[in-house]
Parts: sequence; structure tokens; C-alpha cells
Amino acid sequence: MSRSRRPGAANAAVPSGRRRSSLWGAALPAAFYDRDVAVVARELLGAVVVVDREGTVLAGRIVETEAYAGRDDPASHAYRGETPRTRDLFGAPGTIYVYRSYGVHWCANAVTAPHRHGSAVLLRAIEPLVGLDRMHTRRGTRDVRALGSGPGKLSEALGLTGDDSGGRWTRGPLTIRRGPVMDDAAVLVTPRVGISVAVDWPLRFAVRGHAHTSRGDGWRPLPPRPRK
DNA sequence: GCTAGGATGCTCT
DNA sequence: GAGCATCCTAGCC
Repeated sequence: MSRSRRPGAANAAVPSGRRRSSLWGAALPAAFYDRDVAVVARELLGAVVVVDREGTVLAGRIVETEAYAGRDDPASHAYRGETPRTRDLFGAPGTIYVYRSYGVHWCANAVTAPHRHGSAVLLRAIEPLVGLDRMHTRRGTRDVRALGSGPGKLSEALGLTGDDSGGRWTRGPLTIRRGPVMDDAAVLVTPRVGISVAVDWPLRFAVRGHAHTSRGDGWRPLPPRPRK
């Protein structure tokens, strides 16, 4: 992505649905998610999350994701097998998995292949496109960068909760729509954020230099903190 | 602008 | 009871 086409710069201030059709394409089908989790995480960059309910449309372009490789990944919720909490994580590709993090924040995922393996892509950051007023109200801030620059923040801004878990990203009210294809040069690949195991696996994908990512380009995992 | 540390409450052992 | 896929803010430079 060149500087002259900074992701979303031209569309960031669109306030209503008038130009929506130019902002996103059709909902990504289940077959999109029925692939390797790292491939899906990479290709979700540039796609648009759309929440259309209660007469209000909210949308944001995905600018950061992380892949969690199911039962094979010690950092994944699926590593210890299926539990009541992770039931939706073992759903079919395209299933919505929303869990509560640190007892405070909701975090949204898209389940991928292989089926019933617990692989999923965590949505880590979005660039708000539509419904900014509602997102500002929900987040309690006027800082546009604080609306979606983190998994808990974007879930709050879009109103995603555990009630949405188990649904499908392939049909309303929650959908992920096709976006522009990102050049490899525009994609930053780094280790994942905020985990204590498998910290060197390069499964975090972000739009290089984008202002709305959660940690910026300079992210490196820190050495483990000594416990209290 | 950056960093360290505390708050939070759910889940699992 | 320990650990945690996070966030916010005070304090520092």
C-alpha cells in the first residue's frame, strides 16, 4: 500500500449509508473461512466488519488480526480442548466466537478450518468507517483512534458481546464484507500480542503503518514479567 | 510520547 | 486460588 493510498483515508469520514456500496463488497462466504487460519487472518486485512441491527449500521475496516491455531497452539483457548466457554470456537468455519477477556472486555473471533479444530482469527483492530457517532458514544471518547485500536475496544465500539457468539459472519446482522486485496508489502507480520506462551509464532498480521493498529509497527514481545 | 502498574471478574485446575 | 488473547491512567522524560 503506497502512502498516497493510506488505507481508508478517503472513506474514514463517511457519516451515513449514502456511499456504503463503495465501501465494501459482498459478505465473505463460508468457503473463505474454510482454509488455514494464517491465510484467513492475512486475507481478512482490508475486509469490512458490518453490524446492521436496531436500524443502525456500524462498520469498520479490519487493519489487524491474529491467528490462533486451535488444539496445536498453546496460546489458543482450544489447546485444552472444548469447554462450555469455548464451545463456539469449535463450530463450523465462519462461526462467530466472542469471549470475555480479563473479566472486562469482549473479544471477537472468526472460526476457520479445520472443522472442529478450534482454529480462529482474533479481530484486533479496525479503522471506523460508518456510525462513528454511535461508536464514540459507546466508547465514551472523542478520540477516533481509541474506537477500534484493540480487540476489547472494537468489540465495545461495535456492540459485540457474548450474545453474538455462535452466530455466523456470513449472514446478518453481523457480517464481514470483502475489501481490497492487500499487497504483501503493505502487510506487517509479527509475533502475537499479550500472550505468555508461543510468543515467537509470527501469527499477527497488520496493515503496515496504519494509525488504527493496536501496537504500531515496532511491536516486539517483552520478556515474561516476574510474577508478584 | 512512552511505560509501568493496577483494576477487573471470568475460567480452569 | 492462579492465570489471563485487555484497557486505562498516572508518572516520567
